[in-house]
Amino acid sequence: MEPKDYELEFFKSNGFQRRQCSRCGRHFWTLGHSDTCGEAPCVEYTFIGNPLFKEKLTVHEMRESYLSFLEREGHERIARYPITARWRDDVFFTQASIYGFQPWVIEGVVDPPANPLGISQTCVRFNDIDNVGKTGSHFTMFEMMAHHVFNRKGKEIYWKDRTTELCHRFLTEVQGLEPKAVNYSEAWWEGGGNAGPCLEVFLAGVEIATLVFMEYATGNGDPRPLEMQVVDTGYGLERLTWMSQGTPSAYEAVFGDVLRELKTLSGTNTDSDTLAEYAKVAGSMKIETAADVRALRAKAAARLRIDPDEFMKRIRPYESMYVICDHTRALMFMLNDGIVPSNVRQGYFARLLVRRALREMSQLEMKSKLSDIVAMQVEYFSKDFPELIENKEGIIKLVDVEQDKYDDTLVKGRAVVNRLEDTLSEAGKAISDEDLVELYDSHGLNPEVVAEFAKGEIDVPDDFYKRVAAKHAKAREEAADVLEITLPEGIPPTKQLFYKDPRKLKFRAKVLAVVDDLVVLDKSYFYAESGGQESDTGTMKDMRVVRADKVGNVVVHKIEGPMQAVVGKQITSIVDERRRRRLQRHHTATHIVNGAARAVLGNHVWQTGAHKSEDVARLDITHFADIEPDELDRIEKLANETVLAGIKVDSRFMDRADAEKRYGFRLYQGGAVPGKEIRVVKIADFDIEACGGIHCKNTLEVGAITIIQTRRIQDGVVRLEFASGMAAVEKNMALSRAAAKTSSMLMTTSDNLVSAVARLQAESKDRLKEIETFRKGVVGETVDDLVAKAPRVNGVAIVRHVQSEDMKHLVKLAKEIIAHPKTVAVLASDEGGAKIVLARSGDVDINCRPLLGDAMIMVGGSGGGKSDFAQGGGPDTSRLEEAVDSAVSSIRKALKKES
RNA sequence: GGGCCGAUAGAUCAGUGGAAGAUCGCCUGCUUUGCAAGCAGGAGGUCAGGGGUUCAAAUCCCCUUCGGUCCA
Repeated sequence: MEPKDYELEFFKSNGFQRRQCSRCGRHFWTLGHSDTCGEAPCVEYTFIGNPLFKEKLTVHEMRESYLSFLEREGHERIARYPITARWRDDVFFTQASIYGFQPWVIEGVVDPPANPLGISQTCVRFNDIDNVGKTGSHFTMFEMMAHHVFNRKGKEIYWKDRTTELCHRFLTEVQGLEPKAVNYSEAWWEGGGNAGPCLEVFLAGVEIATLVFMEYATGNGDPRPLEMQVVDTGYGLERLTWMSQGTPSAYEAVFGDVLRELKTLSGTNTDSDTLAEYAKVAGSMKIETAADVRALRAKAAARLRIDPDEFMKRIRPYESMYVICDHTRALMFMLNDGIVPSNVRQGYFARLLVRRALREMSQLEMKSKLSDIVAMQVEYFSKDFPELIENKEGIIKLVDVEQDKYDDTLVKGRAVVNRLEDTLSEAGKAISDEDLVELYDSHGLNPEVVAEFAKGEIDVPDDFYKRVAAKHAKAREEAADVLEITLPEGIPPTKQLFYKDPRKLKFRAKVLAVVDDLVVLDKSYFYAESGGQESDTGTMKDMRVVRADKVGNVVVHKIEGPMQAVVGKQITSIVDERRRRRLQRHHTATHIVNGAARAVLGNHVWQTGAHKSEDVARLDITHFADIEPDELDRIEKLANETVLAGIKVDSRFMDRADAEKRYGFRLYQGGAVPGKEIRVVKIADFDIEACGGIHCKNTLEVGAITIIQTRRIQDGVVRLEFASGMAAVEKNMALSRAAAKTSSMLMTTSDNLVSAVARLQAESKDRLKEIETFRKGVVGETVDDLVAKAPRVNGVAIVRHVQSEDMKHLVKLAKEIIAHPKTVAVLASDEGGAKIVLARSGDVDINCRPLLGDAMIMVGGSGGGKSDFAQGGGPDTSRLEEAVDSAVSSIRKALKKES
């Protein structure tokens, strides 16, 4: 971070001065005379009740004002990227406008969709979720407006000066801000392996924008200059809107209409003074723990000279409503963009939002359903995001399903808390801090809910969530299983010709490089594994090509056997046709099944994963429940009808913006594909996806689609396994042969197979029952005999019986015997080792356990049990009789002693 | 991706190595004009699956599958 990084021509020629903040010591550039940097806590908010812009704008107007300004200044406006970052495996969500261009555009692998460009990107961040509603300015979901420039060497567009100028002119010329009011603070930005100087733009206590100049790579060692210099700006739409309106909190400015309805629903009136003070104090404090929040509230109460409890009473309903507004908006976008609530990954965050929002609703004692509020948000935001209306039904369904799930959790939770309390109170204990953590961690019951369910008092420790976090702090390993290939420098991208001519399989190409068992050609018809489609195989001269992979834009062919390729020479290759055809059918079939599933199940269905091999394909889709048998039937039928309709499969490269405008985000089923040009695979209006795979030309070529099975692979995700073409025929052949064979074994026909098996099952169950009853009958008959014939000592019958039986039946027999008064049973068996059961009826006073012990030693084992029923065994069956005799004589002795 | 909790009758769950249970529901009978209730009797179990320890496993250990939940 060097001072010269910030000495812009723009600042100099416009009379900006470099000053230092008297409180935090940071340097900043300004036209004004302020001696503080302009960020809270160095200054307090000054715009509340006193807007600094010339007009009060809604979020819709502010966004339009910004983007149209950029358009006038030569930027192309592009559509937002989805909120779930499907194209990246390092993050779940789009957290900044630049995310849509990482990593490929920044790495120079693909061209940006426009350059320079303007965007308003929907983002979510969960790190500050606890502050939402409390600080007046935190959101889980927000829009980051931005202008981005990607400067390649020799093709520079603009850099620091024009960037800063645009920012300044937007604030002053467009929004009518007094030029002296804004400060540009010097700072350093680092993230995602990149770094560079940045200017933080402060206004009346708030950071409203950051202008980042990415020019270094920071991975291992000293920063190195980047190939491409990137202007990465970020303007907070919500904050700018708030500034323009000067409302007590940002939520009041952003959620205008929705908030008004909520106030009506919950019967709350606006108390501007209290809110304004609260917001001002909140802006000047760092809020990290529950204790910080308490301090914040105490400070605000003190400034208003009212009792903290009274202050809480006034403020609490607002906090709840703000949370509800924020969470429902975030939820709406997440569900719209293809997230289904779940217990893992992205879906978990949607669940979190639902549960937190519901909790706040119960705070307010609101009776409406959560989906009612989400529906209001859809109406309010659909002006700018028409897709919300299109998906409204699906979004509401998902929210309702999720609310039902939480209701279930609560019903179960209440039972868990009651049982726990009962068990604890027997031991004279109450619910402890550890119990609270456990209830939350394992049963999803936060302390407030537990307190509501519990009969006793619940004290929540201040560091509750810290304790929960501590339980999860243990080592976290991540298995990186990446194929590391280092190619020689300067290898040009492989020309991938299969798009041009998917029929061509035999070709000659020049060998550019040979690395170990890998060959790089100047052009190739081999499809490298991607988009879940396995790679082609084939031959190269006499060598076997076992797979092809893409490293950047270069296709590497993996060879088995001795290397015959010579760098610089031409070589002939042939792609395995049978495999190619099967993979291609499975890929087109996957699109058809995806379209069919969406048509049958609803618009919330998105692909979350797919794999196509020679014999089988699988498709994972988002769905909130198991697929019902009749739904499966409809999907399979619709898929095959689509195949038979003989629809042209239209695969072509299109301008990205054009494609998005025409087909929307639905395109990005397999993940967003950045770049100016994208390849669109279109099956009429049935299914349209951005996809790089090899496809059939017509759905008829798919032949047939057989769905083999479906199963829920996690909450919110269902996997469909299917086969198409010959693979489907083979699957069906195998199935019908198996059915035929089974039928003939059961001497029935395939049609009656199911009922025949059902009957067989019922019969075998009946047989088992019969055997049980029969055995019982035999025992019943003999027991009377056995007791009657048994020798008596002091009037107690000693029944001695040795037979080959398993332990279970020995025990049953003993039970029958000792049901008679004045009996002792000594039963033994040699099945699977020596076993002895020694039992007495309730009216005989001997202790069976020690009596059995001696006998057990003889058979080399041990035993135990209760005083009236002991059992044991040992490996040595040869001494079983002897052991039984010994037990009987011990019993005799014991009985005699008793008298 | 990781941690924790869990899987026993149709449902909800007890069951701490030695005899598989409770409550509700279901069936039959009695009672009742009928219903609800009551009384009496009955059916219903691969203790998720697989391995191991043990004389003995629903119970202890390991693996697998599935569910719940929290965290990233």
